[in-house]
Amino acid sequence: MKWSKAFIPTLKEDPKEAETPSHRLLLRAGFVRQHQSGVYIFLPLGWRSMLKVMQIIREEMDAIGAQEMMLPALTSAKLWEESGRWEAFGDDMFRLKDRKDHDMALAPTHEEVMTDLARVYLRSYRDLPQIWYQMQTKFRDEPRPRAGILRVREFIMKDSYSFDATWEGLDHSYELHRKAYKKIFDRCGLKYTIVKASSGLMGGSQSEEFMVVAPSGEDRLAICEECGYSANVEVAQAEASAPPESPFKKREKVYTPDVRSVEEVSAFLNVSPALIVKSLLYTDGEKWILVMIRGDHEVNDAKLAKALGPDVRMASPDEVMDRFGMPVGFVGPIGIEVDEIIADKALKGMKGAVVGANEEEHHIVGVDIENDVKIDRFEDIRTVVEGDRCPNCGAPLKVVNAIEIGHIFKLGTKYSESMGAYFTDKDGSRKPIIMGSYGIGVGRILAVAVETYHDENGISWPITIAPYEIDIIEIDPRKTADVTEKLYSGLLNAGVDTIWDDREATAGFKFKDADLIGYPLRLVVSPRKVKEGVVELQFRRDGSRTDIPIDSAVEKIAEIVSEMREKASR
RNA sequence: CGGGGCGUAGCGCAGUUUGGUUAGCGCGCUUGGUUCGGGACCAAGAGGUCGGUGGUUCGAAUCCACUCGCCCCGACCA
Repeated sequence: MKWSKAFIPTLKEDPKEAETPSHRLLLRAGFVRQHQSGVYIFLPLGWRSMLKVMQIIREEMDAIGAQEMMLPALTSAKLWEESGRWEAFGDDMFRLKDRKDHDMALAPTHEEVMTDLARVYLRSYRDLPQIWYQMQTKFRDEPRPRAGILRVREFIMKDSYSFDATWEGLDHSYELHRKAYKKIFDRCGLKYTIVKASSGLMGGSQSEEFMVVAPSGEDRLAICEECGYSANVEVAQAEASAPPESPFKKREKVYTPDVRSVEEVSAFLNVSPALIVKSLLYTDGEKWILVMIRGDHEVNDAKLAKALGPDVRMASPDEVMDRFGMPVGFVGPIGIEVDEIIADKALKGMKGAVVGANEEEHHIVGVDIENDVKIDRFEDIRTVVEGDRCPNCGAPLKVVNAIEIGHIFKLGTKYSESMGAYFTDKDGSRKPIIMGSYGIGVGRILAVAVETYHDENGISWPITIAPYEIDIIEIDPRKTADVTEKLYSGLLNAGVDTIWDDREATAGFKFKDADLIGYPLRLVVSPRKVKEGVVELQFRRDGSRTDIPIDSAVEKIAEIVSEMREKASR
């Protein structure tokens, strides 16, 4: 491509709406443009990179025997009603009606459509296993789109679905995906972590996420630098670090006027939040449950739901006032009348704790949790925090932000049973198809690559997903056109993805654009060096440069490019 | 949904507090000339429903009401 003919609208100044590096740089470098909140246009450069990512995905999916197809984005409400997700998705689903007033949805994912296809055609164990996939636009009306293409309402996803006759078969399909995903992300040059995850709305028994650590990430990971353990904090389990020695040796009620929150109590009594116990009231509408957790910890809703059942919710301050006659800030476990008291495991054996006194303006200090409180059971109901002990090796855990780029699920029979996808097994019995589902956010790969590989001058793409592999920068197009033309066509013929900056602009201008866009290689053609019979090859990643003779330049560069492609693949 | 911020030329911004004649600046764009290894210089130009609607006023970018859109934080989320 000749740059003078290309549509590459780079911006000299930072767009004001962009704060996250990937957002700012993808806009500035002319990869994407915003159409509306959470909806983006992919410009030529951005789309080239997307296509490269998609081609890598396609090759690796095909390599495990997966078959690509294309499903509709416009789907009928009927299917979603069968699985129960017409309700479950709530406002996150884009809904519309057709002219006959039928309910439709723009699909946020495709388990239902795939299962609908499977139940018609996969009738015998002989038809199994199958892996089907597509790369297609998904629609999710996110409550808060953010950070450019990181969280959007319309995005391209590679989603695949496995259909097996046995649980061992599912394990195998899952493992195939796990390996393919590693190859895909390796080839994209990304550094990622695989973590245990929550399956959330998808359902199913087991899931893992592929995460890239980045400050702008919305997910939080507990990681152990000693043994490599890592898990999403949603599901991570770890032993809490011990609280400090309590100054309160004796149990007594103290006057704590206007002091309610953990921070206030901590400041007022001059005691660590780890020695304060929060008492939270939950209810399912009939039963009342007191949940106890350390002041420096947070309740993990997913874990709590597992312990208490899905219908239990936190009571509102008004409800607590109605039922117990006191503000939530002073609720405590001693003497309160509830149906059950459940405490987080971290409270086991705790002495000298501070709890609410069940009386306005008072707290009780010096509480021996196990002896002074009638706790019905201890459960792990908190979210892991930095400093907790690694469940594998006991080292202190770190908590870091990360971006999810892939997620693999063992769905089991959730959809096959609810939607009636059964096959006839060898012995003639009728069984539900055992399913898995596997997703990759294609645009997010671009975003995390930029998050990982950028500096103050711009992006520095892994060569495998760069919009072009090399940028020929002509210092003075009038004097070197013939040499450059030969290099350009030579590189194209050698299979090197090349753009030629033939614009009438100063050298500095071209260098700045090249830095910003982040082509991994630059070939500088200057009148001075051409006279010496050489051209200069520059590397974006480390800034190094080397002169090579014009005669062997094409051959040499093709060699370097192919090495770099290999290296990105590891 | 709660909190905060923003909307003026293609982009980035000033002007709004305290209403006043022709709405400015930088970049970009057009034409001509000079330059040519890190976002060149000179000259001449073009480009605006001041997000929208309604109101107050002799007069509104500026004041008032309503409204639309965008960003950030939180809640939420696969």
